[in-house]
Amino acid sequence: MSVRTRFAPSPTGYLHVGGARTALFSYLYARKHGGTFVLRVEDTDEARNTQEARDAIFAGMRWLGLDWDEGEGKGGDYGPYNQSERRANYDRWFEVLRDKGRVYEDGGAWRFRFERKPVVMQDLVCGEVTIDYRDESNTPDMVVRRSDGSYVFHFVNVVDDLEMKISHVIRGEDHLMNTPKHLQLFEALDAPAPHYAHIPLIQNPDGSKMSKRDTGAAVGDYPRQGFVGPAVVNFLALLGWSPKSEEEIFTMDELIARFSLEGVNRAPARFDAEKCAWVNQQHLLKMSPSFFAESARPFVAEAGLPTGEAYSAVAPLVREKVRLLTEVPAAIGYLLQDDFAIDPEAMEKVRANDAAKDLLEALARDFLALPEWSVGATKQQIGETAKAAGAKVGQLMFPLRVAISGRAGGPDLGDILGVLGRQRCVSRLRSFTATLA
RNA sequence: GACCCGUUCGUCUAACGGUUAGGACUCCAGAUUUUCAUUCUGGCAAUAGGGGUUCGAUUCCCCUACGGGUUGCCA
Repeated sequence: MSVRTRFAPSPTGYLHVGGARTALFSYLYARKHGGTFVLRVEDTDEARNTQEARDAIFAGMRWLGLDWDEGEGKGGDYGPYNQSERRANYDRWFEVLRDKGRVYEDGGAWRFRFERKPVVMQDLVCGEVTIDYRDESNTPDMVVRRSDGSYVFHFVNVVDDLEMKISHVIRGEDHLMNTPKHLQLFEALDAPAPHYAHIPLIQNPDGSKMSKRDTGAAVGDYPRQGFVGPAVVNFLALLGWSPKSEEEIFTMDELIARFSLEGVNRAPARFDAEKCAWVNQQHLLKMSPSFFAESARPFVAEAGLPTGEAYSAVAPLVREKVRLLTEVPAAIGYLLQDDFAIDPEAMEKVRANDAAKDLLEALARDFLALPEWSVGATKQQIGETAKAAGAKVGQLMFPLRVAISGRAGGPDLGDILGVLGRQRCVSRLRSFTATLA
């Protein structure tokens, strides 16, 4: 019995983090067991479906690295994979229900007659759950075919899972109470039901339901906020699932190796943007310098900074300084162009240092006299210049940093001097000392 | 209202019925770093409440409270 899981979004809005996590768990489970991950589009609600939403869902999944094996753009043996194209399949199974007398007409619609009994389900996350269908007032026979001839979600969902030979349905907990309905349909259709696993929902930081418009809800917002796909996948996996160890940073392959439904929690988890940013930082730290530069390039370009050769050399210097890629332009601006602002607070500290002006002027002269310009040579010169003036190195370091970068923090000072080159360093020193009274 | 699921530091979580209840994010304090970041050390901080069962309960059972979900000819 091969494992086949599916993600079945309806294209009525962007990809939601809750949906993305459901897709992720389904994906991980399929990959873990050498199975197949199916993407089926539940586009039966013609009034609300949009092409933009379809595209956003596909784009979001690709960005997260959730590649599907069957469905949009991939084909497969159990298509079509859009519900809007499966009308004939539904008609066929509806006839089965009608032949068996399991449906009856009601006001032009057709209702499915539930068996009046306790329905027991063995949920892979929630355990055994029993819903009593003997109480008809709580569980009225459900409409499976509307008076306009279209079929409702419960019916098409079951028919599709049946025909597509889905072995494990991993979905949000909001579907838990739907499951007995689906089990009854499978039974009426004389088909074995898949295994079900209902995963808890994601909530806002305050515990309320996370829905559209809430911060962090749209997967499409993450790339432009400076997150990278593998980090968001990592963070989402940790929301409601635990590897039962103290490791936290994982690649997709590592998640696949460790994932199990037993590790999924029963309680809903709240979304924590701070931790998500931290996970992102950890992933940036694991990138190669060149891949980091590549990843940050669009943000730098958008900020109007040059992204040529100089950029490629400079970007790796700030890899350890940022949590989000959006922070990169501000972190390297002064390395790429001479026009940069000076942080008022840093300037204040320099002004408080009476020796700064003289030290910097001396350093500019000594820099010009250096036989060669290298990181080692500049560092050594800084020490010598300070010593000659009877000052400590620290008294010179900070003003120098502010003079050439305009800020209090940044990459190693020697590295900065190295990439800027002698001319730029000296001219920045001179224009800076000129502004000191 | 009814039905279902759930409840460990502020947040994400770990703990065969026996642990000083562990880790991570955040925050604070140190160390390192000329600075920031990184790294390291330390600190603050939790088993919702009440009953059982047990020699012993975060863990098993019941009640209450709280939270979430479902109660459509939406998906």
